[in-house]
Amino acid sequence: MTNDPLAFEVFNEIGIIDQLAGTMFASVMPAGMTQAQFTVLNHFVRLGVVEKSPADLANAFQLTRPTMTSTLSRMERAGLISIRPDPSDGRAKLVSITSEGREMRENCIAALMPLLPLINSVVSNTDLSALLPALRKVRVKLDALRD
Amino acid sequence: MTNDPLAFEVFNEIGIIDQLAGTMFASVMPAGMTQAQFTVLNHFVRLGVVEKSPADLANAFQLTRPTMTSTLSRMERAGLISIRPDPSDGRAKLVSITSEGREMRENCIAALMPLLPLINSVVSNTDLSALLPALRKVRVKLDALRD
DNA sequence: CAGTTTTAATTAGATATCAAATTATATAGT
DNA sequence: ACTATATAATTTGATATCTAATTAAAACTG
Repeated sequence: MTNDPLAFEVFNEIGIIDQLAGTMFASVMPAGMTQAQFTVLNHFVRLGVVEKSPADLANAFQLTRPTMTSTLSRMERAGLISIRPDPSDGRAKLVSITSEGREMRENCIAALMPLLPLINSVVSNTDLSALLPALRKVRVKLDALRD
Repeated sequence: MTNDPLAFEVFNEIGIIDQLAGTMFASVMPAGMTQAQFTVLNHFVRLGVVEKSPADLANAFQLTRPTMTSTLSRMERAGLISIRPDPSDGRAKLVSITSEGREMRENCIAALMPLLPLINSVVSNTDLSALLPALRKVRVKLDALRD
């Protein structure tokens, strides 16, 4: 039926899975939390980042600066992060996670955990294990392509 | 490094690939065209659909009705689709593709084609072939989970 | 058949995302 | 030093997406 080039079919499947996974993710998140915001919190905690500029964060997630400005200002209003001027560069700012932010991230992680048995009930870890390196390979190559 | 559950790592890779692919897609689309709109046009042409209600389209893409309302009204304004009342149901409407819509879809396909050699230059069809059935399996299982 | 419930579409208000334009500060080049 | 260029962040205005609430019509139900 689908007579599309192989690459397009693969990307199509990936898009659908991403949508399904995103819906599952959103359905368990604490009220007001989004994937974009969780990603920022997770970045600070997992990588042990203390302070980072909005531009660096935008680069890390491969998002535009206006997108980061938008997400960060919302997160600051919610008390999840703190933003201060960069003393060494009058144009820049420095973002850090607050204790409320850490707490929120813990809550998110806890909320996500119950999804695991659900996912594992339909997709085996064997299948996931096989998929991971193959996807990584594609991601790395595709990533290297953007320039 | 990443000490996340396997499933989360897989979904993370999938999310990144989807983002990269989406950026490539958007970069070649004709002005004003989006993935959402292309998906609607493609649906009509590929499946030979003549008329379909907004609710059916929303179901087909697993989007909410308000989302379809929004996308469809933009597409109608752009002349890509036509919307008429359903004569057999006073609540419903019927959507069909216009000749401009078909032409736009052709242009999109033509614009996408040059991406193929680029993708194939970094990811072999062998790898893609292996990935496709594995992804399909996950997608189908995950899809069955939503209820 | 009257009243309740369901369904189709929309409106309202939110977040995420982008490109283009703006503002302010740094850096480079002559 | 002065000018030109580059960079950080933001503002503006757009599309896609969601949930919740609204309106209208259809389909039940007793």
